[in-house]
Amino acid sequence: MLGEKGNSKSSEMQKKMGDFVAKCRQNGLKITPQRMAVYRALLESKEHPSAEMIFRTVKEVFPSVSLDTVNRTLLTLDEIGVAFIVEGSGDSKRYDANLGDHQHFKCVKCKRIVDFHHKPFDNIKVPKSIGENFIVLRKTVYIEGICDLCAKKQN
Amino acid sequence: MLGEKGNSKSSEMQKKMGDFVAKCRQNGLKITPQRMAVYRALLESKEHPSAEMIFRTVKEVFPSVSLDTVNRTLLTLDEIGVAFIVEGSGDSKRYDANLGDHQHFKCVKCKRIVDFHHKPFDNIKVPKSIGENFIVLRKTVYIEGICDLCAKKQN
DNA sequence: CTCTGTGCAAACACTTTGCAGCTAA
DNA sequence: TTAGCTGCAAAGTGTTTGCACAGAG
Repeated sequence: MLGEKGNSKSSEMQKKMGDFVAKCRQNGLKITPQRMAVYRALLESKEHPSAEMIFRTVKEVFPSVSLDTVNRTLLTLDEIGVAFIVEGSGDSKRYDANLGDHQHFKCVKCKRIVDFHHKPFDNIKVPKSIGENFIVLRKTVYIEGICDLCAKKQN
Repeated sequence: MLGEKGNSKSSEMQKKMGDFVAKCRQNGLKITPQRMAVYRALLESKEHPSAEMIFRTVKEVFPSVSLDTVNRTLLTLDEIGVAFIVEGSGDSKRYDANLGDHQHFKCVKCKRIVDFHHKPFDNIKVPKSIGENFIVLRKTVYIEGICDLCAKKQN
């Protein structure tokens, strides 16, 4: 762990941490050791960790850190744009009985999910790296943004 | 509502309900009015409803239905493959600090999320219908399936 | 008649919120 | 010094589970 400090990956890490500090300052956020540790843990993980996973990692360095802090910090990271939520919106499950080809647009404001069907998206080819090793059950193009209704309500 | 029974949409609905009954029989599931009502409500909704939304709809016809039944039924629909979950895996939030272009493969068994980067997916074009009306913040190709590790564990 | 499905209530998991003391700037 | 941050505990939200009765096959 400590031995990794000098390698090439580390300098990249240093840069990212530096950028993060700058981004925090830009947003009027204080540079706390917990914040740094959470961000570092997220950067170092290749597994798209949950708050719980980050919590466990950070705890090794900061035994006194609380899960709440990790949760709050992660939400903050999302807000200032240095990280984002890739799964588990936190909202309730949403179902679809339309088995035909179609894609989804989701409004990040009102959570509305709008179907659309763009033929070129129906047969996207799975790259070899995935197709050869994994069993593909479903593939789709997923678009996130702000819908017309929410955009109108100013903002 | 009742007036819609005779139109062209209705015959399509009839067919789908019939297919559903067949699918239930195939899977040894009983044909209960609640089950039918939940499936019908899901078919009729264009909004990718949550269990709560379906619950409210079904309640109009079946005031005595419980939310649990709706939840259980929806999970069953997913299992027998007549519907699926489009959002809100139910699992906890997952974060990503990698802002560069990349895509995700998610294993439906172990929930592992694997990154991959397939250049052609970096610049997928948003169809006009979406681009003209909505503000696009993020677009990605999302693949679901079973990962190598889970596939090995037989099944 | 039998066994699955339903409704109710309790249990859960994860997240969010309120507050007092702490700490970076 | 003083905002903002943290840790703790409590409250919320959505989902799952256990059980007895009801109803489909």
